[in-house]
Amino acid sequence: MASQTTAKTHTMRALVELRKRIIDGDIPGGTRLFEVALAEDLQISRTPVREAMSRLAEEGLLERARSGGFLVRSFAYADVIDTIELRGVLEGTAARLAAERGVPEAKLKEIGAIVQKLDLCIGETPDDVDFAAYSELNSDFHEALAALPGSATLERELDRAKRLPFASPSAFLPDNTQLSKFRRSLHAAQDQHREIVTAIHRREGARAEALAREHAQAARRNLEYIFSKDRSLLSSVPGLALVSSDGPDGA
Amino acid sequence: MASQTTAKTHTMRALVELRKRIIDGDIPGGTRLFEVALAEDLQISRTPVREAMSRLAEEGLLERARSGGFLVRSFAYADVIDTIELRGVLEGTAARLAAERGVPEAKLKEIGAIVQKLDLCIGETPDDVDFAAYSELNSDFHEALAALPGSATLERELDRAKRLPFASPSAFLPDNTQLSKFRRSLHAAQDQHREIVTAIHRREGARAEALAREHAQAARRNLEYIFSKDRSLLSSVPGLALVSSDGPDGA
DNA sequence: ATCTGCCAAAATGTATGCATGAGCGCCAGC
DNA sequence: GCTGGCGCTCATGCATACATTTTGGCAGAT
Repeated sequence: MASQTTAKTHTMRALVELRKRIIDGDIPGGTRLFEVALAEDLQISRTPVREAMSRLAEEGLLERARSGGFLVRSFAYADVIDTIELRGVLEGTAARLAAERGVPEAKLKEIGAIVQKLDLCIGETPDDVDFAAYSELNSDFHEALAALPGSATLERELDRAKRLPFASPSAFLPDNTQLSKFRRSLHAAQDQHREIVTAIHRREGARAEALAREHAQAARRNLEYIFSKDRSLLSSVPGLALVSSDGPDGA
Repeated sequence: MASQTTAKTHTMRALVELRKRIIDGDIPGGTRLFEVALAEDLQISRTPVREAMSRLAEEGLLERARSGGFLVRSFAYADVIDTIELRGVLEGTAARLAAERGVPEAKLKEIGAIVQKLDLCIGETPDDVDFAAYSELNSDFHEALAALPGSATLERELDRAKRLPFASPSAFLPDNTQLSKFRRSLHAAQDQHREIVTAIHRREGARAEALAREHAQAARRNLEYIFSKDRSLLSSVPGLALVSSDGPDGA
């Protein structure tokens, strides 16, 4: 959960630095990364740069060009939607498997505790919303959910999806967003969180899956709503290169 | 579909060779790969070896060790089951999205043609089964299905799952298997293939998803049946290192 | 007997020089 | 003016020497 202490090796420094630049959107999607340029920039040799790029390709932030070299992966609006869809499906599967296979009571308590802490972040009044803390805990919830069935395969897939530059909901909100407007959504999300945990506890696999999926669909609808009101927001999402595609309403 | 013409660069040679060794099971899961040893073995320097290992990690065949270096990923029986489960879920999603979003008639014709060709591989009499051709076409079917909704995100995930060493059904069959015994299963699978295509054509998303999932579940049950009769088969699956886990009936 | 700490051997991390090949622009010919 | 080939340039592919870290064993103490 906590970030790793600043890595020692050049490779790690380069990895962290490059990842940051990509996620922050400093390097737009589609950009080709040149070993020499980056090496000079980071004051290291080409070797660790190459190594770092290779790892970023594993994470899915870069892709290998046909003729060698790496490109910053660019994501279209459709990719964002599809990724949310995919996460919903995968988390639904996690919920279903957890319900079907059963999980230790202790684990359910743990995840229940997270839900309770989430409640504290979205208090009674609109000004009472601690969005940063909510986001953090929300990640914890979804991570815990992914881990419930004890399937390394599933966890791996969900982990991958979570690393994409636009994975965090906050990536879509401009800095001046009136967060209080989302209070209603957050309360609704909390209701869903609770229902999912309850369904798993009752061993209702199909219901747990449907709920987890619906939870993701709600997030997708929220997103589509935001962009339907202001399409220009699309271009301001860090790390989201809308080079090759159109907005919400298709071609 | 066809294999790429033998790669020219040392990296590519190493990549292909290593991949082969892992998938064939020449290098058991959990084995640590040493750059120097492999470099000597392949008569090249450490650099391309490292590059090849990095790419294999992207493919999911290797994993990075904590202290650097790579390990051959080892898969337990549970991983196989979970992967089939995952593929079912993902293919179900592909089928659902295809039905929901609609696909060009031409694409459906294409996939229908594959199903027809599959019929030819499992003729009327038990001796009439061309298992190799069936496997190849079956892969084509599933690949085409994955591509139907036009979601690069989904295709990418399914592609990944397909590359695992045990992905091919034939990996589980010893060389002397009486293939004719599977004729009935193959016919049943064909019925499912047809139903899936029909459901997509009729735009019945939920049904298409359920069918595709059931198709995978059937494969899983077949597998469990095979191993329930002869647990020793587990250890003979190439690339499947059953080091850390137990058989079908759990811990 | 086991634990601890040190030391040596080996493996990975890094830098750098050279080789190779893809991409691009220039020039000549049509 | 357009097209096709030629060659230059620059980025990556590869090899190798050196630095650093990890690991496993051995010795001594508890």
